[in-house]
Amino acid sequence: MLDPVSRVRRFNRAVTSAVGALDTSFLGRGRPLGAARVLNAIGHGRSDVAEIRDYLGLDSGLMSRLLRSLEDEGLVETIAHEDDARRRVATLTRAGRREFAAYEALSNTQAESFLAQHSQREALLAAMDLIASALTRERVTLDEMDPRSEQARYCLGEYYGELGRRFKQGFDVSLSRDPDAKDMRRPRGTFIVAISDTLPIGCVGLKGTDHGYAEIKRLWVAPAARGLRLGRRLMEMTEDAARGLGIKLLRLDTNSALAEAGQLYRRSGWSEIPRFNDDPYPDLFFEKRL
Amino acid sequence: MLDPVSRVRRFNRAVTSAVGALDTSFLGRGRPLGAARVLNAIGHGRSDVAEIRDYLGLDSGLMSRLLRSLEDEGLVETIAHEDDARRRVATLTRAGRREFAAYEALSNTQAESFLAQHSQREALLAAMDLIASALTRERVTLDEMDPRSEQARYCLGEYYGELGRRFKQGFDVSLSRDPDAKDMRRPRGTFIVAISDTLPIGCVGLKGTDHGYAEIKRLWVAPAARGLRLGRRLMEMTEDAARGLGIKLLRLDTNSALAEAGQLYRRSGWSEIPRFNDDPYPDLFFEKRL
DNA sequence: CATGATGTCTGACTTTAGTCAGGCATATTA
DNA sequence: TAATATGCCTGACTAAAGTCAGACATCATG
Repeated sequence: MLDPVSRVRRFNRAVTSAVGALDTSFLGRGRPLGAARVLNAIGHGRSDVAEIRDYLGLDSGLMSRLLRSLEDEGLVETIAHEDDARRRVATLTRAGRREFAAYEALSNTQAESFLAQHSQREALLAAMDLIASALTRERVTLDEMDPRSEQARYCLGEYYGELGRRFKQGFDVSLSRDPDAKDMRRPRGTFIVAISDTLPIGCVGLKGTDHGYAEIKRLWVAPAARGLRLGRRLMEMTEDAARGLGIKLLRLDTNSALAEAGQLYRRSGWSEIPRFNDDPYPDLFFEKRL
Repeated sequence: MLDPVSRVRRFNRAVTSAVGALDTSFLGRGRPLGAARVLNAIGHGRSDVAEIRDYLGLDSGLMSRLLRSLEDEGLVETIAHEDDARRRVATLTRAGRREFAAYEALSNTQAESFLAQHSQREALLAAMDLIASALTRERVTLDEMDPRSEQARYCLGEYYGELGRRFKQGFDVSLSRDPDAKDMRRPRGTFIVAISDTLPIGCVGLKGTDHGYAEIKRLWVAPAARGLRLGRRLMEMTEDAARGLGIKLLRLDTNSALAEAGQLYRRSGWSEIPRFNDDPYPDLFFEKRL
């Protein structure tokens, strides 16, 4: 009753019946679940037939028939792939987009009414983020992005917010060195965002300098995604990118209040060096030769 | 991407595929999911056919056929109900128990491997408890129990632990008045435990005294279950029980560090009174006339 | 350009899930 | 005790999901 395994299983049971309810709500639109799922997959931007089949785990025969039924309803059109005419690409027609919007509205209403029923909103959302990240951690993708992109800016906002909470003296971006986006774009550097099923859950910047080294900046992992070794993955990918850019020496600064970060650096081949800038926040400095 | 509704929906997607994986793992035992579910329902102690049907949401014809197929496999036996020969009671045969144990092992392994993959075990479990409680809150049952039962003792242990954390001076049961179990049994009093799908998530004691009143003691709601108005439900049920026992006056003591509790009492018709005992921990005293 | 590989489609299935109308035995009630 | 209700069962269906073999067009390669 009280051991960890029972708690996980209780969660599974609770969630199974909730998921079942969501599925049946999708049946209200007068088409079987299989067809609804295909329609929604297309609506969410999966257009390659093989990709959809793979995502939904369908047999190719079944997939083909479901697509046909959606075509007969006038919701979907399929055309041959540009580069390879054997592959097919599915898109929604105008009617298909309307129908997809109706499913979206259903899902949104369901999610809203779930939230409306519970007073512990923030705690609940944080718990959901944590579990969703844990469940999808194999499917976390690390993508290079522009540091000015929406996802990158979201990560940076969360990062600054967290520094503000963890530093005794608070944190003011303007006091720290300017997070110059230009230096975190190829070919001078790069910016990497970890995405778990559309939600950004971590980031790191590689910032080129003119001093013979590049800096690692703004390593952040969402609280919900800690414990998944995401920091390590982000660092490894950044180092690989740096090598690819011909960078030979990396440096970074951090603060001893961020204990996890310091540990991560020490464990992955970084060595402490004397202060190399006059930024007011950091009190720990590292470097790594590639 | 970042609004609450999207976060809920991301959670739904993550969990849907996890649940699907559990379902398919159940197919490995060579029988359809429907039959496996019935077998497991019986294994978990649901014996009345109507109860199982209701729990699994099955049509009576389908239910009957699934039972037949399990009988044909030699896993289940059904007999007429003692009190009403129209109703049927299903039990597992020896082979059925073996098969049920195999399903249990599958579920346990799945849960264990999920836990083993994640370093944030406690946070993850707490998040799962929270969500499971939120999802099943309509199905929380309040049961009168012996205060010495396993479930009651678990609640009390959690309750004392929490007092220890929230009181500046800590909390030592032995210093407080003895939680005499005898006085929390009928006809002198009672003890109520809130159970959400096998997990105890709250409790309250009604303790008879010889001073013309009864006391409410040990009101506790698990952190994972807060915000569901469970405290109120527990108090209401206790007051009903007290009325049933002919009790006219209720008293309770609490500590101002437990702000939620004080609020709950004030909002539900209790009035503050002067100290009526010399227990070292409480500093707030209430009474309510029934 | 022949050969084999790949991606999709169709036809011909099977299995699973679910529905509905009665039937039968047993209980309840007027 | 006759009428009615209840609980479970069977037969006869339908719908949905899933499987498999082979057809066909297209692509990659020696």
